[in-house]
Amino acid sequence: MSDPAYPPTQSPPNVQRCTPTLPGFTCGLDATLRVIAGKWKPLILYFLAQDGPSRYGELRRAMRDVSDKMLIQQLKELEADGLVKRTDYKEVPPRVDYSLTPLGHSLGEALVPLCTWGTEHMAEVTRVFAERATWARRERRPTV
Amino acid sequence: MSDPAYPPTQSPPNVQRCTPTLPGFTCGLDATLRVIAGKWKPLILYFLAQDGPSRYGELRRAMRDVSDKMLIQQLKELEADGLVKRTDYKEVPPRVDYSLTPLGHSLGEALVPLCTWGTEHMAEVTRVFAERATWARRERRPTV
DNA sequence: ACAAGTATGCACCTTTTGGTAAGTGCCTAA
DNA sequence: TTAGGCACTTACCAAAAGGTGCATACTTGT
Repeated sequence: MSDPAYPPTQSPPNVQRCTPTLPGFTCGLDATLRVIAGKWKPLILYFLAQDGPSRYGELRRAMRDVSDKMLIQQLKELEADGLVKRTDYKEVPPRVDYSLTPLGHSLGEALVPLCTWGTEHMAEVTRVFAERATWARRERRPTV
Repeated sequence: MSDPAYPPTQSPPNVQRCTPTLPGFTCGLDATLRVIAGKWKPLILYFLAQDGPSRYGELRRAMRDVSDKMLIQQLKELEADGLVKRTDYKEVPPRVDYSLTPLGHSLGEALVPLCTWGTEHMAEVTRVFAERATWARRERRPTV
């Protein structure tokens, strides 16, 4: 064990910076990520946090490019997870609105910095995506 | 247009709360999400932001359950996107470490609230996942 | 001689995700 | 009568994401 040629990379002391020893989560961030996993969940939470209670159709139109199937599905999961509350007014043309539970609201708040970051670094993000698109075009050739 | 039986759901004024009219992004959050899309990217950014420069193997061990393929792939994408800097020391047993660019570091900072949220609401999150697992077990029957 | 560690690359395959398109039941405006 | 809005639901299918395992080239400890 003396004179290790490979710098030992001692991870044991160096690792597990955030909250260790949890059910199956690496850390708090890991836990959060599993809750908001899903293409539209963060957006839903954020919109509901900003706009207050919202009807299904409102959300639908607010989020460009979401399909009914996806929006419903994600809303249902968020509801099952206790982040979103669904209110069905049982009216005859259906009327339903969605709002955040306290838990969901706190998560929505935690998303604010991400939104801010995206807004502030929009230029870089846009450039990055332009480059990704270029690469993709080149790599699509051989497969087809 | 008078006396609308359907509450008009006026979205035009009610919608687009965060930064509107962008290349193709609904808002800043949308932009951010596309950059960090990928099972491990937020974790990578967060770890690098907390631990400082880190070697590949360190990251690998820090993130439970990540495969080589995935970790490399995500690191490469983060590098291509200008969030992570790869340093290859060209040594004979390979030595490489990864650190954040200023851009990446700012994103790592924005992830802190999410980590905090996860830590603070670990109990709820754990319960939620226990329930999801139960559902899954029940629904797996008919398909097979 | 051999296993193991270093940081990857690649091929193959399964699982997950997400999109499309259609339909439901009830209503109202044209 | 027809069209369209509301809030969904379902079935089917394509694409993307991600896991497994093998290979590399070199070194070191046993």
